[in-house]
Amino acid sequence: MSNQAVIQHLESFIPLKGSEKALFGDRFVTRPVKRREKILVAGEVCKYYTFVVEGCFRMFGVDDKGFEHNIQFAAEKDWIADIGSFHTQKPSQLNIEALEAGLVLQIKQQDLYFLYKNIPKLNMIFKVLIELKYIELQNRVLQNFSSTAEQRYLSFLEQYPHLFNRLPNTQIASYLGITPEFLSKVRKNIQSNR
Amino acid sequence: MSNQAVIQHLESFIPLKGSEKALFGDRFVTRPVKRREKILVAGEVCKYYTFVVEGCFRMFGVDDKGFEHNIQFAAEKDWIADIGSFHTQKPSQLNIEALEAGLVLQIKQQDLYFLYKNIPKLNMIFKVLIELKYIELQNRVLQNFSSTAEQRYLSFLEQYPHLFNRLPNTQIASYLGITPEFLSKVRKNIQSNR
DNA sequence: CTCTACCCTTAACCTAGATTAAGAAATCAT
DNA sequence: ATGATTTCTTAATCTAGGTTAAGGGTAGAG
Repeated sequence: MSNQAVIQHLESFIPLKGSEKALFGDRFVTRPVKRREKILVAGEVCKYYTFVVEGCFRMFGVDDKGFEHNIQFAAEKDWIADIGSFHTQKPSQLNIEALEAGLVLQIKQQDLYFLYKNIPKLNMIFKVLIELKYIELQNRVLQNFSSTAEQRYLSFLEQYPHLFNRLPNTQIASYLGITPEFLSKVRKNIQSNR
Repeated sequence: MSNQAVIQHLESFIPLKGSEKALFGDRFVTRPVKRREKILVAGEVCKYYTFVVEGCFRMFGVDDKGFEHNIQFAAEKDWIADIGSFHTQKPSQLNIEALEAGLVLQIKQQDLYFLYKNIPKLNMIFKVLIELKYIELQNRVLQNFSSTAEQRYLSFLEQYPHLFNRLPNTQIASYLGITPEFLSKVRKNIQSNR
């Protein structure tokens, strides 16, 4: 069944009883996505909490000059959503786009709340999941303040080895908060200093 | 009883039963703090999850050049901790310092886990609390990438009206990721353009 | 297979914000 | 109250990274 991948992932935190697994029913919906397809478009409500089974996604905002800024990537076994919009059901300012063709499992607010209510331990799992993301984000804020673009690029390579050879540099630049041109300069520099 | 302030705050999310409140016992410990006192020192484990009853705190990291970077403020009815260090019980790289004399309630990992276990809905409350902080942090990352220092300063004033007249500009500058000198320039500019 | 759209690089020039230094103003502890 | 410590401001100079422009490379849809 399509839920299998999510359940397996959740059970890597805490095992679930058979009766609990049964509650998932068809609340998670399988959705294949094409390359470049957007599963969230700015201006619309973020209707789904998305689990990535296969593929690679980016969440980004667009500034007043039309420049895009990546705030998160998500690949296999990762979750992605504009949490603010998802919970308030108000329009999102963000976009989520597939960088590759892939497959996701999606759940609506009502259905996720149903699961939270009937499987209390899910609250704990999702608390842990978001704590992990929070820590990541906090480190990123700190790093953006205290490191040069070169240092940030190098630690991106270290921290996300499964991502960097899968993403175009232009996407990495956007994540680091620099222009592709400057990233190119940085890369050249690193090259010549080794 | 000293827990009163925390319980009242938690009940603003979901009411607790009398038997649940009883479980809090003396697990939260009252601690008065002096101005400049650190309740977390980099290199040590973050032993407590802290609820601010009164006062104002900053959490900050120090870079290799010795510059401090504020990553979060917390005033009345807010929570503060290095979540990563608290959960792993590994040394923190961050500091938490009182900007004013105040009063906090603190709980240790073991005791918080006890409450999570025996009052399942606490997981949900703390999930919501951290989700709110996550959203805040995400907006900050996006803003740092897409706005000038002036725009960021102005939205800080809007977003934290209860904080800006309480904090020295030098602390705000550190939060915005700029030098106090440049903030001074920015403020002068705003002044003359109105 | 190929052509079109994207991606990467280089280089010249430009700007937001950093650095340094120094004086004035505000605040704190005693 | 008062000296000591912080905080704020100004101004000159400097630099990380942005902007613009242009050529060559690569990969994906048909």
